[in-house]
Order: sequence, then C-alpha cells, then structure tokens
Amino acid sequence: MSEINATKMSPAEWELMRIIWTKKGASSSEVIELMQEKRSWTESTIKTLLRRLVSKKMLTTHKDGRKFIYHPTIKEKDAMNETVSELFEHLCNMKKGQVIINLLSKLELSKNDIQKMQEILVKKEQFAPKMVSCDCLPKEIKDGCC
Amino acid sequence: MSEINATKMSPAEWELMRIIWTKKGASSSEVIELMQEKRSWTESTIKTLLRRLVSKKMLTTHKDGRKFIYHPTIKEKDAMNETVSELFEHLCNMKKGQVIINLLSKLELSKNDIQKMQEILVKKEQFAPKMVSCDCLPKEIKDGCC
DNA sequence: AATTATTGTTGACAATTGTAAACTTAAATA
DNA sequence: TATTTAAGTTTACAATTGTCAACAATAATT
Repeated sequence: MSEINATKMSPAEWELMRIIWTKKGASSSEVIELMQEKRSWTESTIKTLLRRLVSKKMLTTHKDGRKFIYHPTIKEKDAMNETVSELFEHLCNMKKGQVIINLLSKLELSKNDIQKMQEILVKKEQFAPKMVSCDCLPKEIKDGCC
Repeated sequence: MSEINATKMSPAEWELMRIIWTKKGASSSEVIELMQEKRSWTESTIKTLLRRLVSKKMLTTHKDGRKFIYHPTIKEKDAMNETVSELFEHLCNMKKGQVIINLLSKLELSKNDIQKMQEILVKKEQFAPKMVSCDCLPKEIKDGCC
C-alpha cells in the first residue's frame, strides 16, 4: 500500500527536500545548518520534519558512522510535476490556459525551455479548439457556465 | 488585518468555491445539491465548509427570505493565479520551465491562449538567459547545484 | 574511564482540515 | 394554530501540520 506520493508533502517538508535534493543526500546536521540560514526553525523542528519525510517514504536513510544520511526517493523534477499537476487537476479547465499565460509572463525562463515550449505550442496550435469548456459543475449539468 | 487570500483555501473548500463561482452566487441548498453529485459529503459537511469560507472572507452572504445567498469575494481566475503562483514560489527556480513544459504538453489549450503564449515567448526569447540558476540552497551558499 | 557533545527518539500541544451529528429557529403546511 | 421541514448554528472528533522540549544513545574528548 502507501505508495510514494510527492503530493503528501507539506510546505515545510518541501523546504527540507529542496536542500536534500540539491545536496544529493545530506545528514541531519547539514540539513539543520542549511535550513537555519533560511528559517529560524529549531533543531528539534527540523528533526521532526526529517522523521516525517522518512515515514512518508520521501527519504531513505543509511547510517554513516553515528549519523544518518538522508536520500530522496524521487527526483525533484518528478515531485514538482506531480505536485503541480495535482493542483491543476482541481482547477477550472477553461481557465488553466490563462493561468499559464500568467506564469509565463512572470517567470524567468531559459532560452532552451522557451524553445521547447514553442515547439509544443506550434504542434498543438492546429488542432486546438476555439474554446475549452468549464468543468466546475458536475457533468450532468455542465451548462454554459462562466 | 486578515486580508482575503485565496491560498488559505483548503482543497475541499476549493471544490465548493468552483460551484459558487460558476453559478455566480448560490444558496446553501443549491451548493449542497450540486456538490452531492460529485462527492458524497453530507449536508452537514457542506454547511461547515460554507461557514469556514465565510469566515475566511472568501464568501459574503446576503439574506434572501429564509436563506442565504453566498457570493465569492474574488474572481476564480484571480484565485487560481494566486494559488498557482504561490506554489511556484516555493519550487526550484531552475526547474520551473520544465514543469510548464510538462503542463503544456498535457493540457487542452484554446487557440487563443496558445497564441497569447506564443507572443509572450517570442518577446522573452531574445533576452532569455542560457540557463536559470537553482535557488534551493540559501543564497550565501548557492553553489553550482543540481 | 568520566564527561561532554552530537545525533536520534518520544511525547506534546495548538491550529487547521475533513467529516458529521445534534440542536435551534423560522417558515410552510396541515 | 400545531406540526413538519428547511436553514442555519453549535459542538465534536480524528488526522495532519507547524513547533518544540525532554530524553536516550553513542561517539569524541579530557
């Protein structure tokens, strides 16, 4: 049962994971030190969060002398995709495009990513519908809306 | 104090809001009826959620005879933008582009939205950096990463 | 070996969230 | 008018989350 599921991570847990992903594994003391440069969480708090991440199977540990080294069980990008996709699944279908437009205009994007996006858009363009319908009401009803 | 802030809505509350947004205001009985076509929540549960949305100032009410009509205090699109932007603020900067690429390839997008996206991308393209750096570790450290 | 420092484990507590029953009030109908 | 019914209000309770302190175990130092 209980599969590994990035969407079960709390915001505080996400902050720890980012450190561990970037360091490609870290001991609690490393995490504590780095984390405390961003947030004034006590050692205790950070230890609790690490423990919870282990119990959620987002981290595994292996002992290195007296300490544990924590390793992520999934990749940061996969976790990001899962989390963002999950959020989008619960938003009005009709307005998702606008939300992405909003993101695109405020985010810093690399040339490479921009090119990939353009390729996708060009391909989608020809078969794109004139309008995407709203799915905020139960299907049976599904009237015009918005 | 306590400003209206869409990011404080829980997932269950979001589901109710979508109905109310789409109906442009609704009574509790309407919400209950529509909601129960999607989720087997009891009347009681839905009433609790409505009450919490009012206390979070996401809804206002005005009396209409014996019942209340609930109205959203912010627009669905604004709430979506706030919520999604908030999530993105806590994700690795370097990988946000990839996440959007992932979204773009799986979402249904209207011709119009695609065109707007293309315009934004074309504008950004020329000044885009070759690479966006990772911000998962506290600034002082900020080494290569990833 | 005794003491100190480091790391890990337990237990806690308040706030939020999902979930709902019970109770109250006011309107509609018998 | 007495009774039923539809709304709205109060209370509740378990699980999750943010936050820690206290305690235990183990390694490092004196």
